[in-house]
Amino acid sequence: MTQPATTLANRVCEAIVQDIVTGVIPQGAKLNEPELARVHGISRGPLREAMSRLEAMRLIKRVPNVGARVVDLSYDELLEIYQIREALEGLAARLAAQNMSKAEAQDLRNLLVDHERHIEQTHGESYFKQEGDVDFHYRIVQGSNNQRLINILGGELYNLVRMYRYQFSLSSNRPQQALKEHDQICAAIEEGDAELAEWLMRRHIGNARRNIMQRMQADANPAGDS
Amino acid sequence: MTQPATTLANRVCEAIVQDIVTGVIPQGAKLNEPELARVHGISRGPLREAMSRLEAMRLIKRVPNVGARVVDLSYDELLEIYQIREALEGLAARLAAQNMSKAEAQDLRNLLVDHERHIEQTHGESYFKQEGDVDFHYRIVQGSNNQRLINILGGELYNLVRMYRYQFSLSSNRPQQALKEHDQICAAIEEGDAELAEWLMRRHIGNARRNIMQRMQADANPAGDS
DNA sequence: GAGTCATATATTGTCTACAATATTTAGTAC
DNA sequence: GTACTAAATATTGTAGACAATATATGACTC
Repeated sequence: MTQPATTLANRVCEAIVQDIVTGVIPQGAKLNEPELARVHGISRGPLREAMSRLEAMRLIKRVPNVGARVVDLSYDELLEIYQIREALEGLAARLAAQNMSKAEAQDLRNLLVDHERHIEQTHGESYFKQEGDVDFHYRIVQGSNNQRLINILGGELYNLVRMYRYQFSLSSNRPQQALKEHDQICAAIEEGDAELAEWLMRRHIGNARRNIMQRMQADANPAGDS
Repeated sequence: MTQPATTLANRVCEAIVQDIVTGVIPQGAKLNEPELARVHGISRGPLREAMSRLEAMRLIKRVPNVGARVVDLSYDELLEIYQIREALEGLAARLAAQNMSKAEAQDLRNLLVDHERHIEQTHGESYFKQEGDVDFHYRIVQGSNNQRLINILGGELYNLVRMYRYQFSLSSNRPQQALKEHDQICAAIEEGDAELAEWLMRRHIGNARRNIMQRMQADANPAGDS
């Protein structure tokens, strides 16, 4: 139980990340330094350092002498994120197919079996609403063995994806289809077919992107029955 | 001449970035906070904030309660960077082909004409040793119109690429070939052929990667004439 | 002489106070 | 009543001092 082993800035940073992702601090909200510091029981120094990290994660935007605001999630930004995910996770899948150990591949497979069971039990309601999907993608990224790739995807993009999911209820409405695509990707990795893994992953994220974009546009223009 | 409009941390951050990239502060060097602050004539507060940004750019690594060191450039890390560049700049080229205005495309073409002239005049010695190559790639990234992509590539990856070039003298040894590839990419963008632009860019960076890796391995194992 | 422990030093982490800038509010002119 | 100006307020940026941790030094044991 050597709990600290870290710095105040670190701890508070994680706490604020969670608050932003889950919407406790809403989009566009201004971050007041003295107040935030008081809430978390620290001084402004470490708090500002935590905010620097939030800025690096692109969860807040800072303007000199004016202050910091939580980013506004928009249709365009989500599109940007998915474009990047398509490219980077395609790479991750390729590298994972080349580099993953037998044990890691087996873990990935086990995860999918769990997913399947959950989807059956809950009729597709549960897992993809939560973190199951992110888990699958995160493991592949880990398996890429490319530390910089891991940092980019894990450090900033996935937090934003989680944020969209929480706040826009963007869970998958096609869990069976997504699971099937996951299964294909996993198979390609198991066989060490790097090119196929990349291609499947790109298509998978492309599908998710199109699906989400379609739903967001539908939300923006509520079904007219003209 | 309203020069400030920014913060001390910003300015000092840029200065330190330059020092790290150009090797004034060498790889693996420890960054002593009081000393650095004194050198730049600021206090430790803003300095630490600048260091947070350096950390976000992955130019330094921090360990709590121990300190910060400049990253060590390695063969493996360079490979990681080029893998990511291949994926992301492929995306950038695709988007640029879709989004670049006529004027932007013309600017890109002019840049290439300049490059060509420089290569002819200097017999391929000059431009690629400096920033000409980065310029070309940077403009395409800008033309992608994807702000997050611009941030990732411009904010951290390009600084590291510059750092490798400065410190490992990794200028291109195939300027004519590289220029030809640039020309092809530019043509694809001009014609709005997104798929081709992506494919060409990926091949271009893949070529550069293989070329550089080969030379680095040759350096590591100096030509044996067994 | 090598290794280990304790002390001393240096460095990072944190807090409080102050200065500079931006925002808000009140007042005045039209 | 609206638009502009100026004071008042609040917030961010910066500096310096203190606390906690890690590193270096030196004495002591085996």
